[in-house]
Amino acid sequence: MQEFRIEDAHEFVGKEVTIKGWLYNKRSSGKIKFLLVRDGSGIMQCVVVKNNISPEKFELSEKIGLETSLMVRGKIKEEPRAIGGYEMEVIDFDIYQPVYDYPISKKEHGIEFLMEHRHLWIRSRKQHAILKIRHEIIKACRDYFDMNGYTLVDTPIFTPSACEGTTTLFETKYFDTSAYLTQSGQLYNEATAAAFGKVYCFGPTFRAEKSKTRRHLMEFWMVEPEIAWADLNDVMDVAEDFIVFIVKRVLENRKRELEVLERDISKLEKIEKPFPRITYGEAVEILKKKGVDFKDGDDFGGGDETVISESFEKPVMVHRYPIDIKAFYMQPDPEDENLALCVDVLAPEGYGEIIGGGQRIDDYELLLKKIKEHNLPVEAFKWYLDIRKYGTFPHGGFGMGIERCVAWICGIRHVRETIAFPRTLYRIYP
RNA sequence: UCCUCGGUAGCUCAAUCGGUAGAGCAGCCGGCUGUUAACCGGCGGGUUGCAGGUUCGAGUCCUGCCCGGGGAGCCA
Repeated sequence: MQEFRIEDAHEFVGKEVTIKGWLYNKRSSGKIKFLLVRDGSGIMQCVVVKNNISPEKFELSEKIGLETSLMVRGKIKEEPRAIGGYEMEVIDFDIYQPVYDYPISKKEHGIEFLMEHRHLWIRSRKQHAILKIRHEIIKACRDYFDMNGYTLVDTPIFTPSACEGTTTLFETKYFDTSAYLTQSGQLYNEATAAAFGKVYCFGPTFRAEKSKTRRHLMEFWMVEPEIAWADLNDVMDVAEDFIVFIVKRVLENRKRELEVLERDISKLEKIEKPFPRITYGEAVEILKKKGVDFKDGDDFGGGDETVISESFEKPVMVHRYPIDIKAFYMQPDPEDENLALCVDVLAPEGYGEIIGGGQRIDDYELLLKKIKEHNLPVEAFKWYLDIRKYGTFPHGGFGMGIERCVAWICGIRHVRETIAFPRTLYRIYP
């Protein structure tokens, strides 16, 4: 069966086809009606003229409401006045299910109402565009690592202990004991990197922090490469190359969606190598120069990140944070033991941290000491210490939060629109 | 967890000092052969989040609770 999809309309000019889809919008002008039908791939203006169709069907076309599911048969022609540049002269149509009371109207809605109807909201044009771009970004992530010698090794969702002791975990029953939902695949990636050299994992991660900002979700997706024999500079090189690749891909393949979102494409076109690389100390200088009240040695807050990133047109890599504010596995800088060999990548336009990573401790004794200093249970990290016991190796990697990356590339304010069904602090429906 | 703002028609909002709850859109009826969130005319539509309290009288003031938005901390 040859399927017709609206996005392929240009191949069907002059031909008779059938669209299976949903009524997206309709306009009427007496004896001529414009049905805007969407099929998931695009929107087609279907023109129903009174004299060209049975009187019953003409009357029916007046009555059906938005999101009625239907099959429309007609001939495709070029038409500059229609969105997409093509329209269909309708010969006949059949209703699969008539709808008269679709809750989302063409006019404005509040965010609470839209989130309550998220399962329907994703049908609308902007949400559709965002999720198409999300797909493109995810595909680009996979392609980048697949093409560069990385092996995808999935890490577990159920974990026996915290990867990073500080943050809150979602606890769940695991038969007679309890388990936690993963916060990161990194520690497991370090084990698989010793088996495969270059690896990545890609999956959902869960944080039970009661965060309630436009940059936070309880459940979010993260892609995490881990590279054997890499130092901090190697990690930064990969992160930079990776981001450039993703942005280029979206610009190549999703221009139409970016237009729907009214994204300023010129800002994305500037994303090229090299990215600025500054130390934590230099970032603090920027804050102080701009009059931000900042205590040296603290971690950056969301507002601080915005101020720093707004000083650059490209993503900025901030490296060598004070080791005290970072996770236990961070390799100290040999030139200053108080600094960690880590990097955060801050997206431009105030989108904040999209990547966090660095070089991991590869010395057994030092790692053991750090685990104890952070009051973590040594027993639970026995397997992790084994990686340093049996053929240890310098290594590093990073994690990129998909939702923040999508929000930045799409130019939308809040991460909740970058995933089909966001899990936010006070909403787990639908 | 803390700070802050809000909850009124299906939706988005208004309602002066505490004094008869109102508009746009959607819906319904009618008109229009090129509309672009189409347009024009007409019509219906309310447990003011919940429970108490103050008052002659509460959408409005007070107390508690519920739900949500924005932010902080923490983080991707």
